Amino acid sequence: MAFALSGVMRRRARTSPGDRCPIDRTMQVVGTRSAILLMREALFGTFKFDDFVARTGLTEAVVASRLRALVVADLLVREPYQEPGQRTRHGYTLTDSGRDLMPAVLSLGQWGAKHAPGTIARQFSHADCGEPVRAVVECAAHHRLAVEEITVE
Amino acid sequence: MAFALSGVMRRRARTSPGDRCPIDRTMQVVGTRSAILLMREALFGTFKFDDFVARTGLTEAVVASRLRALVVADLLVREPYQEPGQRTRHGYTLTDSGRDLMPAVLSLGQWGAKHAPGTIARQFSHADCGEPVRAVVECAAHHRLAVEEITVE
DNA sequence: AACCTGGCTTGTGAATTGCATAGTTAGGTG
DNA sequence: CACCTAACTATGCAATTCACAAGCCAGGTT
Repeated sequence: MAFALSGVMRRRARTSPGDRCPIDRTMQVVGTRSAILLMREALFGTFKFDDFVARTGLTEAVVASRLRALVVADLLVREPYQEPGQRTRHGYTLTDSGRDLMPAVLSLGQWGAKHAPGTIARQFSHADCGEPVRAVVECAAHHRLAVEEITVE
Repeated sequence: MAFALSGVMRRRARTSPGDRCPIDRTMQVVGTRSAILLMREALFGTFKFDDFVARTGLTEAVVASRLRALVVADLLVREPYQEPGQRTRHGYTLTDSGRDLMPAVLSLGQWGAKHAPGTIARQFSHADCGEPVRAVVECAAHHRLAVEEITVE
């Protein structure tokens, strides 16, 4: 059982290249509140440092530190920009790797919107056709699947 | 900007019913390593306490404590069972709420399998047609979408 | 009754996270 | 040059998580 390996690694060795479990590895990168909120914002189009701070409500210290970690983890890249009469500053944009987190961020949001009382969910739609967007589980033949219809090996 | 509210709540008040951000709320329930690993196992069919322990590699203390929290959070329920000649024991099964985490768990796993080196991904397939299963982002008209094709309000 | 043992409960310590706060740095302008 | 200030860096603190280990409890059997 390959997944048992993840437990053989103590928590302090979580960064070991020996971690085999994909979920465990994803959580190591975006499993903190600050990381997931920042990735949420990046996926929703936020670019500037002060917007990340304002929209997540995290402190500047945490935003700076975590954005740096997300850049190191290759989820974001810094891009210089300059507004007239101001210094050169840096914004943060997604890498391909960062973009690939969209299904996870969407589905985490969907779960909270459905099951956590008092949440205010954002609305997502397809720019071209206007239909609402969400994350779904399906097979390659486009069958929409419930948990019981899935086999795991 | 409704999402700024989540930051107004200090971290120590994260359990406040004032949290409005769906993702933040989901992470409060399953944002720990132990919770996500246990939910992974429950979604993949694990039922017995000692199997949760063996398959996650977490300690019994953590499994017991976290399973209890997941029951309180209405993601799992305890079910008594008894094998011949043994005591009554309890297994853990999914609630509807727990089942609804499947897209999130799948997509977190997909991301790790694709982007984290050295991971060993499980294979999921549709029991009926045998086609591989995954989490995707699409609109109600079944268009498969990239990040740039989604508008947020 | 005693015994066994699976599933906890409890306590300790290390690591991590994020808040609050003070301070620093560097890219501009005047 | 001085000044401004956005984006950090650094520090102290509290809370949380999880590993480790000891101990407890309760449902069975004998």
